[in-house]
Amino acid sequence: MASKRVTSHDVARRAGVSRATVSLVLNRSDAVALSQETRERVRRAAAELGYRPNSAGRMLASGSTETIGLIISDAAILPIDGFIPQVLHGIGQVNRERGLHVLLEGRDSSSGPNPYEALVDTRRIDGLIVLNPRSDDEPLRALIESEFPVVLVGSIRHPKEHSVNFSSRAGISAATRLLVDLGHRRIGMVAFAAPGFVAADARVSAVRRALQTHGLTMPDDAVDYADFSAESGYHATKRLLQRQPDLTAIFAGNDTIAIGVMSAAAALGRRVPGDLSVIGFDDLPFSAWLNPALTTVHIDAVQQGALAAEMLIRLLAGKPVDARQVRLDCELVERKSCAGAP
Amino acid sequence: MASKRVTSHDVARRAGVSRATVSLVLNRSDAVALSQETRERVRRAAAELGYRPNSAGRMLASGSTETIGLIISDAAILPIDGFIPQVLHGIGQVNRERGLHVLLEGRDSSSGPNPYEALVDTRRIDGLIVLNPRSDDEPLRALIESEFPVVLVGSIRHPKEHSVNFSSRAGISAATRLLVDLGHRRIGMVAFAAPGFVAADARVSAVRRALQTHGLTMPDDAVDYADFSAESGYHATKRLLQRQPDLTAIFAGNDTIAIGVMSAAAALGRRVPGDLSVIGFDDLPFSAWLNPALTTVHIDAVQQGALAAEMLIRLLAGKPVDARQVRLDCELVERKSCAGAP
DNA sequence: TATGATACTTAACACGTGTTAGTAACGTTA
DNA sequence: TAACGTTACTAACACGTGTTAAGTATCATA
Repeated sequence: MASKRVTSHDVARRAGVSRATVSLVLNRSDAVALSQETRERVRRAAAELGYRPNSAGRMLASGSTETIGLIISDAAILPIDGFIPQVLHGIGQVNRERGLHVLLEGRDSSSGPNPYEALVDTRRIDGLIVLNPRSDDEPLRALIESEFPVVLVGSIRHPKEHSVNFSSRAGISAATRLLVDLGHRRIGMVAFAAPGFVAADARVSAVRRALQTHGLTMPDDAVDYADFSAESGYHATKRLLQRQPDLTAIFAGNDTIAIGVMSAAAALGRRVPGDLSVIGFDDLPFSAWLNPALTTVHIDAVQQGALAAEMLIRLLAGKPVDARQVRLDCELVERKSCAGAP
Repeated sequence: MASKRVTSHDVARRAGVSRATVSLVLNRSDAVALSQETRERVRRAAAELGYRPNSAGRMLASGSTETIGLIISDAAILPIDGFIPQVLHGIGQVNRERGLHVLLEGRDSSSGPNPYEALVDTRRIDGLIVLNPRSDDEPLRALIESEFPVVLVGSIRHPKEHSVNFSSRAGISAATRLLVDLGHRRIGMVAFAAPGFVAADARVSAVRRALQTHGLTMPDDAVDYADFSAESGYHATKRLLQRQPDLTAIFAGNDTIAIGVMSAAAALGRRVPGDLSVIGFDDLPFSAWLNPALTTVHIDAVQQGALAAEMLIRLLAGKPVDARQVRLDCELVERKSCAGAP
């Protein structure tokens, strides 16, 4: 029974109508030119046979795949950082509601220079979401300019891009004020990725600007660079604290990095928050349960994913979007990893 | 230029051959009945036009989608636990090498009872990987019995299932010996999921058996159940320690739960590892950098995903697999969260 | 009864590919 | 020369669907 696939032809024969009628009944509920009785007969036949339209046939005929692509610009981050899985969850939720499918494509050194071709040019997908895009990604720029529906989670600062991003200002200025109020003056930072990675750079310069508001500076020597993992955060922090031993507070590029920062502090005999205050970024689900509970800037990554998916769906439907670039707010969540400067 | 799609017909015309020849040149390098010169001409024409075969057309004609499905049995876990992203990474790596695509499908309360239909019956995928399958999943059993290529990451104890799983015995018995050697006699556990969840149950009974080897028991009262998140681990641990205040060591169902366990210990004024020893499970990338560094049973989740993907690919190719059920070993990683019993 | 108008249904085409049976040209052998 | 294999290619079909122009009853109206 599973061996013989059921086609619309079988349904048509069983219901005593033509194949066209079957297609009309099943897809176009608005076509009035069909009697209720025929409708019912076709529906019953389809149900009895367990008919499921072949998707390849549909794609070919209709031109729509009912599938969106999802490209993770650096696949290696996926297992290391807690952020992407949340975005992914948000995207998945929306697509499930809408009955869309998600084609997941990771990208790494083994991928060619243009991972979009394989999805777009072969018409496997109707639209695309790109996570953590890099601004030097030329094929991506070309894709955006070609008007193919693309939504970025992140940004490459292209005027025509559609994107969902965070304006970190509110959260970071609140975090900075907290530290200043607690008496901190020498504040450092461990970025979550190397210079050139837009999102990471943006956080560093946002912190710089916020500090300037209070008449403070963060010299280049007070910044070190990690590489997504807690381990890299650990090593970066050790370097940083050796170079700048009198720092009393550290911004971690994100919560995963913050784990490494706190670990390095412990290894160097500094207590958090007594000797060193630490502020994270992201507010991952477990961050409230770390030791000490992490003070961090909360980002609703699930919502970010959901909004990106909804924006893409609007694009696919040809509906206008309110704004090409959406920016979400974030806010400080005070917990236990910050205290008065020593 | 992007508006007019290039078909094999265009390539054929440009190369001065028939469409069939184009298809033969591009897909069947073994077909000797083609002159080198024609081959070259077709290839050049295809390159010049930027020809990419339409995937729907290929699927329909060839019956192969070059896509595998990936079902996450409980989508809500994705953003919470660090395990699935790792498996996902392993699967992605293998598929990227092989040029296969991955269709990601989350499952939650809004999904119907049979999420497989939408992928399998519509022929969207050639094979399927199911993460964290539940043994009461009847449609899944039916799918396995239908001989459709399915590989489980986990197990539902079906004799015909193909699966990649862990034999936790080695790691857990080593962990148990460690605790016993340290003088612990009253040992509890916080499972990572409610009873009925196979993988979680398996770990509980594995720990029970290991303890029995040493003449120890773990009564039902010494086990509590969390629900994947660190937060749930925190609450479960509080319940557990209130019920059994004289426990000196706790097995956490996984590392995420361990974060909650340690947090609850701190909240109850117990120091880890001084007053309470904690052992995790998974060895997530950040676990070595927690405070204290987590002693845990290491599982290579990336490899698990990669093996599952490779097994599925063998099934798709019709090649025999060495064993329907593969079991990977795991080993204890000693760090700082265990110490002598108080 | 002829004439439209209406309600319903279908034949026929389109989507773009992979594959098989078959043809034409060409040389080779009996 | 006729029979025969070999090489290089192609016509024609198959895959399963969505859609539109055209078709056939049915029925009311003049």
